[in-house]
Amino acid sequence: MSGYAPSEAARRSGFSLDTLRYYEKIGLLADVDRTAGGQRVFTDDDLGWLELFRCLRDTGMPIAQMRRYAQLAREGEHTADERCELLQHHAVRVEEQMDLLQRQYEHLREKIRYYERLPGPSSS
Amino acid sequence: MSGYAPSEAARRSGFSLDTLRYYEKIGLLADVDRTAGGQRVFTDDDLGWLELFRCLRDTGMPIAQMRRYAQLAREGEHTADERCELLQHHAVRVEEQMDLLQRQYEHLREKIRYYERLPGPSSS
DNA sequence: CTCCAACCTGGAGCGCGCTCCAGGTCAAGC
DNA sequence: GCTTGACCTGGAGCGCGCTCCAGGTTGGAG
Repeated sequence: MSGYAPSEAARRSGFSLDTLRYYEKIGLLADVDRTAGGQRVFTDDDLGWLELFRCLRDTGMPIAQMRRYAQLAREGEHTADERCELLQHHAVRVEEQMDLLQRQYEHLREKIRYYERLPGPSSS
Repeated sequence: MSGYAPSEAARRSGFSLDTLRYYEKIGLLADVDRTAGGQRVFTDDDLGWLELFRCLRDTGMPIAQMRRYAQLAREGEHTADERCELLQHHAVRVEEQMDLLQRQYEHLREKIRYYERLPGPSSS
């Protein structure tokens, strides 16, 4: 109970098969287990990583940085500090991103209000 | 007073010269005024458009959709409804985007808290 | 009048993050 | 044992939004 076929891993993670293979190829996902015949078998641990990658990706972290994080994690406990700093640094970027998005969203709403104040074509 | 050289327009809008030319080339920015010699002269109106484009771009609207909006605006008042719908539709996307960003930001913070609870290397 | 920085054009190139493809292999069900 | 659908590989291709380039023109300062 913790061995998933590629299609199942794709379903659970929300990434496409191609993306899963791509992530392994570029060294984001460390060597995934294989059957005797060479087909991938994803573990719960792999799925955990994928969940993290989704979080980081959705918040705009570049792949190169995710890879750095993953490599540090593989190097062991002594990189915990650096990993933490990396995430903290990223969190600041995300905050800036949220601020900007919020501000521009308000501009957008203002623009929409302008249109909504115009008399509509079907106003009697 | 309301005629800006390309470099000045770039400075004011925050877009690069190349991007301004690109936006005109693809029909986002409608034909910009020129001097007798062919050099661009941006108006306050152009700068207004650029401000809108920045808002839409920062909120993730694809260029194709911005171009559609700009073209509708050029077609006249009778497209106001469609333009408004386009912006409203976009606003919904932006709200979704903000929700997702917020959720993932919280995951990120949680992850960071995990690291911060670890004993640091210099803890006495 | 001369100079030179700013500008022009068309078109090629790039960085990112996948996505698709051909040609072959694996393995579960009948 | 055979079939068939899921899987494998390396590598090419794509869509987006710029960005850069070569080679030439413009136009304000001195």
